[in-house]
Amino acid sequence: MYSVKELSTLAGVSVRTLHYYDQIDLLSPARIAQNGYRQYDDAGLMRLQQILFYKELDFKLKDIKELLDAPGFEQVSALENHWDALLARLARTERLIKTVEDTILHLKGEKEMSKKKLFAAFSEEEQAEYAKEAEKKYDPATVRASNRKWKNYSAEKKQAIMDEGNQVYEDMIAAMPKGPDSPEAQACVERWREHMNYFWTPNLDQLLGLATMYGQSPDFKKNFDAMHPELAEFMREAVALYVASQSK
Amino acid sequence: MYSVKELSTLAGVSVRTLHYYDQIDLLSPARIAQNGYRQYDDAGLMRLQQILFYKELDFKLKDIKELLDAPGFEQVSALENHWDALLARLARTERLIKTVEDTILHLKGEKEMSKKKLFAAFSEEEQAEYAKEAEKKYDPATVRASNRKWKNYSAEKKQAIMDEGNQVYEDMIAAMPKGPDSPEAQACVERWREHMNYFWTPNLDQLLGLATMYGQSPDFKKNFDAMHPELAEFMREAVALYVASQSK
DNA sequence: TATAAACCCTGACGTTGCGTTAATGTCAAG
DNA sequence: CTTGACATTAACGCAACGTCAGGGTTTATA
Repeated sequence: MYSVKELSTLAGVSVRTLHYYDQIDLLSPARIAQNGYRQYDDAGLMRLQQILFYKELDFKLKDIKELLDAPGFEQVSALENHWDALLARLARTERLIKTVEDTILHLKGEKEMSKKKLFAAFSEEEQAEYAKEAEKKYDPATVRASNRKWKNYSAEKKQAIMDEGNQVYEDMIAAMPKGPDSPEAQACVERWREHMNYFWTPNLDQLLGLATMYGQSPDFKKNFDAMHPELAEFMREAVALYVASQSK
Repeated sequence: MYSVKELSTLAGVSVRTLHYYDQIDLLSPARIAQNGYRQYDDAGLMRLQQILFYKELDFKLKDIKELLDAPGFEQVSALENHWDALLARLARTERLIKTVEDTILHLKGEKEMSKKKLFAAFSEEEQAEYAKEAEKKYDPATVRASNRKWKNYSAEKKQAIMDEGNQVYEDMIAAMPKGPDSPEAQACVERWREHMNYFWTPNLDQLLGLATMYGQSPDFKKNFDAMHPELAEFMREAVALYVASQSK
């Protein structure tokens, strides 16, 4: 049996929090002594751990309450929904960071930014556009599939992935006569981007940096040149066009 | 002159919001008519735009009020502080996403995850550890320096960066006899990691994936082999040790 | 000109998750 | 018996409004 104080220090929450959880019937003490003191048992401690776990994931207390009294599969789908929400928040935060950076530059006068552009990120149109991009960027199926890490793959799988990568480059070379803006080339970029998922999490902005590096850093250029002397530059252009069209 | 309704539709906020902003002296109408109606002018519209801008960046209204009445340089430092906060939020969100993913897997039984690990992310120790890592990961000076994009550099700067990269590899080769866990090798990894900053934002987890790719993907391996046949593998080991020591 | 529609106002409570007094009771140690 | 650590409930405070409630004003229309 734990007193409020004991439980609070054990779990690292305030006494007030326990009072509150009791008040909203989220966590009730096992029993109440004659003197009115709350007394918790181990089951209560466990439940509190669960609560804190979901709270850390930014669930609302009301939702936690429902969750804890629901069967397992409902918890899973709740978590999946929450996962989507977190991805949206991640995207939004990334966008905010960028805007803040731009604004700082603007205020410092280091960069010209029309008022229009300053507010552009928040127009309804842009919001919709952004939502569309975020949806693409964070399409659950895509991300879930790509989130597994390279090291977890079997040798055959790794080989298959590498073959896939080579295939992308070959197709890219085949698409070179049609121009970097051709649907064929753009499709290759899309595939390349997904292929990169196996190694690290892609990011639209970083994509261009990566392609540039491919074309300029000695780490990669020689290798590319061996396949085709203009592949690196072609890829950079294609990726630039791809990024521009995606972030339009 | 705009009425409340007009201004609200113009700016896309509710009338209640305008009432509230008036109440907290964030945005007062230009004048009040005989009948008590609020009347706003263009200056008010402009100020409202500013307010919404900062609000979109998740500033608190109280802070916005101070901001709008402060000179330019204070706005900059406020934005920089906010930038830090956003980065922290980004890191936190990323961590939450990962934990949610792990938990889903756990609940689905696809993966063994001891209770300990399930809650590990939230223990105080881990929190402190994580804070340390996040601090390192998002050290303002580091990130600010690295956040500039490759494409913004001059040709000479690009050359210098590439030379720096080559230097890192040469030093790495020199450190090979001392072992991947030697201070020399580890220092090279540190430098390599910073060097990567020029191309995309690094991430401790992704770092190992990247090193692995260097050693396994045909895109890179040949190139590395040309420098030294065991460089790629050595780097992977060194980076693995580095990542392990950093995320201990 | 009467009246309805549309607009305006000022309270004031509800929301979320507790922090923070305030006023008061209980229990073990000295 | 007093002190101090612990316990209780009650109630306000915070952020940024949403949402009635109750009641004026203006404008258009029948």
